[in-house]
Amino acid sequence: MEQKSVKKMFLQIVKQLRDIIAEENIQPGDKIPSERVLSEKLQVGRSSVREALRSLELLGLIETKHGGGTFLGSVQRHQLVEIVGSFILQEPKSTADVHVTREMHEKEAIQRISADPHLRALPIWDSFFERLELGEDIEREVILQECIILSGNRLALKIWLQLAAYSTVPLGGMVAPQEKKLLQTMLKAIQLGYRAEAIEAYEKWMKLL
Amino acid sequence: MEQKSVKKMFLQIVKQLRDIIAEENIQPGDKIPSERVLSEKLQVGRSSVREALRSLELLGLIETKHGGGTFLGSVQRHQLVEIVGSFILQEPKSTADVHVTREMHEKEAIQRISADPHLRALPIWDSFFERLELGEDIEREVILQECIILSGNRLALKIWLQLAAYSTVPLGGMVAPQEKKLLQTMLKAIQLGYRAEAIEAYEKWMKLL
DNA sequence: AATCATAAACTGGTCTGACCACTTTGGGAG
DNA sequence: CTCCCAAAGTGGTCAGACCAGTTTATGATT
Repeated sequence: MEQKSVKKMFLQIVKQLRDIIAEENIQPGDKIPSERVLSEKLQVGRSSVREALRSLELLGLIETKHGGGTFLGSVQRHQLVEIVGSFILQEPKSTADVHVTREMHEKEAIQRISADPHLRALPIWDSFFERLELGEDIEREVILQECIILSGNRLALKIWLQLAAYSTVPLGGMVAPQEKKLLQTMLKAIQLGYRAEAIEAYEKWMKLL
Repeated sequence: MEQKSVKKMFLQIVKQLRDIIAEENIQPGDKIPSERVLSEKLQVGRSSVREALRSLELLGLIETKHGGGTFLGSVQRHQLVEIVGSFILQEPKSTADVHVTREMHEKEAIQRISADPHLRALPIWDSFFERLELGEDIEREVILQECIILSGNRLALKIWLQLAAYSTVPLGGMVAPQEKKLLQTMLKAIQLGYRAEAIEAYEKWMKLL
């Protein structure tokens, strides 16, 4: 093995794997080469490949199906992060940081949307509004995620997804009746471009959780 | 092996490892049982133990020293952001996103500092002000980083450091003469707690870069 | 020809045993 | 008591072997 000298083999593999994904234009959800193929291609033992893959799996960057193959993770929920969280979030301070940082992203997104005539006019806001009116179940996370997505910053989306996964706030839960009014206020404010009002409603909403 | 295929073995090991750490009261920096010992104690193969350990290492939750042992990492410096970042930031298109997201963190920090009487009153602001007055060289990055640090969000700091590293804006450069006035305005506004004014000056400053 | 059941091939999951390289430790020489 | 070195301990990597699922190819039946 000539990978020896410098540093951590499995990190090298992670890096090379990233290159392969780029070269072969593998999209989220697609199958990536099998462990044995990777082992052959990268000229390392299969166990080393597996160590790298397991790391990525813990991060939710890939998914494995026994007997089926390994797939590039679709950018969606990884409950595995909870494990990590239980390690990291020992200190209450970290929890607070996650919380604050997540809200920062959300506020920024709301402001951006409110300031953009095109985004404000999207039918999705009416859709949310009506579904709340009808008493339909809506996950908090869905609304917030939509805001982040529409704000158009893909990097922020990725970061936010991570933060949301770590969040102790019940983002995954359904919108409760007492939140409805605030949320509707927020949605209307967004539609009308009232930035300050939208943020105010958002902040009140978050206080409820 | 009685570890059913119900759930990922390596996750079970991560969990059990956490228990061991708790039971034996292993503190950050302490050595954890060797791979062979864990393999024996948990009744699983050494390779499985390694897969679990590598996952935790990628996250920076543990550190390994070849020939020396494996140690519980200090809880604050997990690398989640870095790793995810390295996967995300390979797309060149996202440079604009990096820019926007970085500025979001900076604005948030400035607002927080301006709103906090203790932070506002810190002598560092006067120090920066005077050094500008005297025409001393100051790196833009130093000032911004100080803001992020003082805002007290360690997670945000981790994220920001990554963003700054990937930023195309010449953050590493020295403050130019024409930036001086704006920066001084910003510093004064921070000291006086004029949030809006501080942000305004910041935004004008960024436009220059 | 189309359908479906079955076998073969493939893929991930795990264990064992073997080396290597490096670090720590313990004991003996001085 | 100190210093040095061999032995033990530990992580790093690999090869091979099975097992357990999934997918694909095959071939017989209808």
